[in-house]
Amino acid sequence: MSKAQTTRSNILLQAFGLIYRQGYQATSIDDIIAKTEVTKGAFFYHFKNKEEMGLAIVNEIMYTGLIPYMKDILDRPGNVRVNLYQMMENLLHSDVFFNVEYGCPAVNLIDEMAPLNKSFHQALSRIMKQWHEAIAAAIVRAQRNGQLTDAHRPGHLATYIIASYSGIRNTGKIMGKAAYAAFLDEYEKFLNQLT
Amino acid sequence: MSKAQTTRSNILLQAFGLIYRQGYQATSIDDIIAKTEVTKGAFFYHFKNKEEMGLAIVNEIMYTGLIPYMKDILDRPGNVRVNLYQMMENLLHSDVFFNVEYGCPAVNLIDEMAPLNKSFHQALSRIMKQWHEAIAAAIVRAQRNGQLTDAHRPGHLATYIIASYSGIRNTGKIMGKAAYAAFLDEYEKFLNQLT
DNA sequence: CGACATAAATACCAATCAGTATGTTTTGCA
DNA sequence: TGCAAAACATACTGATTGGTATTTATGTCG
Repeated sequence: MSKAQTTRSNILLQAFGLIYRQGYQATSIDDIIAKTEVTKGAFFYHFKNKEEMGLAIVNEIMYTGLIPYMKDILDRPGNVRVNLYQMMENLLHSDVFFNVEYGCPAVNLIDEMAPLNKSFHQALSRIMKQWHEAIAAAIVRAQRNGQLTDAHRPGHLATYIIASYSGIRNTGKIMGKAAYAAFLDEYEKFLNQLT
Repeated sequence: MSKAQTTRSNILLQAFGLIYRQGYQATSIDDIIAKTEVTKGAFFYHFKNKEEMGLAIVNEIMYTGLIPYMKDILDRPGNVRVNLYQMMENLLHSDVFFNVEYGCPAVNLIDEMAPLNKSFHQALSRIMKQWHEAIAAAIVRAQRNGQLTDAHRPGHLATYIIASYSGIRNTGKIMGKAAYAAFLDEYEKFLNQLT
């Protein structure tokens, strides 16, 4: 990686961390260049404006960072229920990107920016769509091989599971880590009694 | 209500609307006084600072406004499943406070402010705690009168339901109203197969 | 009326914001 | 080695931020 590329990805990574903790709008460019120890000239050389940097974070860090947690686990052979549970547990316990009190970076950004900014909406929508499709596809496969009946519409079930994930990340900000345990307990029961 | 009280509650109501749509930090005091057509002097006569106003919104508008959607429905006699479903449907379809693209005011504020500000955390925690207790109590009653077995821990189930609500409000910002329908479909099935 | 608190209006402030203008250094390559 | 372009640095700008100081109006009670 060239020096310029290093600078760019360093900015993105540090900005990602700050935005994760403070929110997008509450994180100033001055915050970012202070943390990165890069000057404003360098920042605006690499990004046209703050929004372009924000979108780069979504597309280059969040999108690529989340794929392993989404698709990869679901593509494993074996029981869907096990895979769907593993997916959830990995997401909740990954301590690279995730922290109970600060929630999920992607969910946070949806909450803050989706209603305000069309470009953010679109970029975040792409992530959610990928995830939704991956879950629905796994359910369809399970229905085909007899692990599940067709009592549930795959798309609906996928929406329900995604919603429950987004929600526990939010609830966790208030109730702390105990909420994760309670949630996983019920989520497991939910999966097991799926017909 | 005296004239001064009218001014105060007018500020709170308009500020609530702006914060709902733009977020707390993104809503400036100048925004609020412009919308309210009240001067800065009046604003700072009624509130020590922006935070005090924000907390007043949580305690006086959100808290009191949400109670009917939480406790009242759950206290109705009859089937818990029906009550839990009604509670959710009412919350999702109330168009006084709620809008698909802007989510839930309380959930939004948790997402934005709970990690940043202890006072907000505390005030919002109070709302969630009340709700959690009301759901758990309804489940305990249902277990006592035989509508439910004790296969589920009431507190865990309450957490799970709250999380799913918070989540669908977030997911709805991206996927739109169709997500609500898909969610309610699955939520109903979830309630019906609870033992 | 007169006195005094309540309520609200006006003008201002230092700090911070995203972004720019203009310069200097570093790098790749002929 | 020379030199253009890429990469970065510095200093600044106008707008906006939350908040204050000071002044003015309004209501109320003796």
